[in-house]
Amino acid sequence: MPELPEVETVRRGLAPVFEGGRLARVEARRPDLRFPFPPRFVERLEGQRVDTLRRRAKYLLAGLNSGETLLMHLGMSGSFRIEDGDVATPGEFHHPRSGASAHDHVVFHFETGARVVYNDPRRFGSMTLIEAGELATHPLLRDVGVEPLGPDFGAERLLALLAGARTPLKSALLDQRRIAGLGNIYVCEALHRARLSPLREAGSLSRPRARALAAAIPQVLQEAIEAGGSTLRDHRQADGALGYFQHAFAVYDREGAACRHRRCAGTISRIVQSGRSTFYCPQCQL
DNA sequence: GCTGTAACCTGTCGGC
DNA sequence: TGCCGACAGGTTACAG
Repeated sequence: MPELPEVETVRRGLAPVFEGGRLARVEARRPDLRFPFPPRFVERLEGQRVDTLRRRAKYLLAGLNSGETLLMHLGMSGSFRIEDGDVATPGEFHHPRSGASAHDHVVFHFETGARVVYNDPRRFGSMTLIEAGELATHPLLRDVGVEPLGPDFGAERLLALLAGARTPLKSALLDQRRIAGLGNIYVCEALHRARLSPLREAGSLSRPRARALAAAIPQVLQEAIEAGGSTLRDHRQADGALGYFQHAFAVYDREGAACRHRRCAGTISRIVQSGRSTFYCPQCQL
């Protein structure tokens, strides 16, 4: 499911429950997700207070008062929902396509009575604990690239990140070691907005084209966050609400439809790059 | 090194 | 209606 806007939307929804909340009990209903849970996973969480809930790339990081950090990734189909005590909040939803609770793998019970349930049918998500002081060097985080919504991102940084890369621009932008948080949808959307072909060699960008792309990426992400992310199949906000950015897609999943750029008579095409669908307008994305 | 592919797992959808 | 293959928002191990 989730790219940066969806993860950020989830973070904002969970923060009021997590931040300042104390974990009274944690249920891990299976031994693993994508990876096995770390040793004594539940015991290390129970009794802890969550001080902060942050996002880095597509990861959620819950800072615990023990100094450890709970690292969570939603994979392709992961989602959280908040339940309030014995009575579901109005926003609670039964996942429409996940087969009810069969895929509720982790449940966080807070002292307030609130519960946060992690559901993940495909189990590509992951959770682990990182010890104090090891965040920067942890294998899952140490190679993660620049935050596209952060102050360090811009045209010059983008040019440096892509310099010499022979791979297609689409593939380079999906590489989390370069830019952190972009996924298939928002790479397609940002390339269309910047009028750049996904097939173009990544290292071939001129400075003006890099400026256009460096502007388009945060624009698209910010607009998606404001829309609550994109709901295709799985993504819900933590309160159960849908995201709405899918209605604003210019290219993603619009094969055969008319290009939305002014004065472009092109038709959106779908091709496959690195085994994944790319949507673009061959007429105006050069 | 860099790059592309296959694999992980489950559910959905379209075609026959 | 039922079966089968293709496909899905991500990441990583591996081969070339």
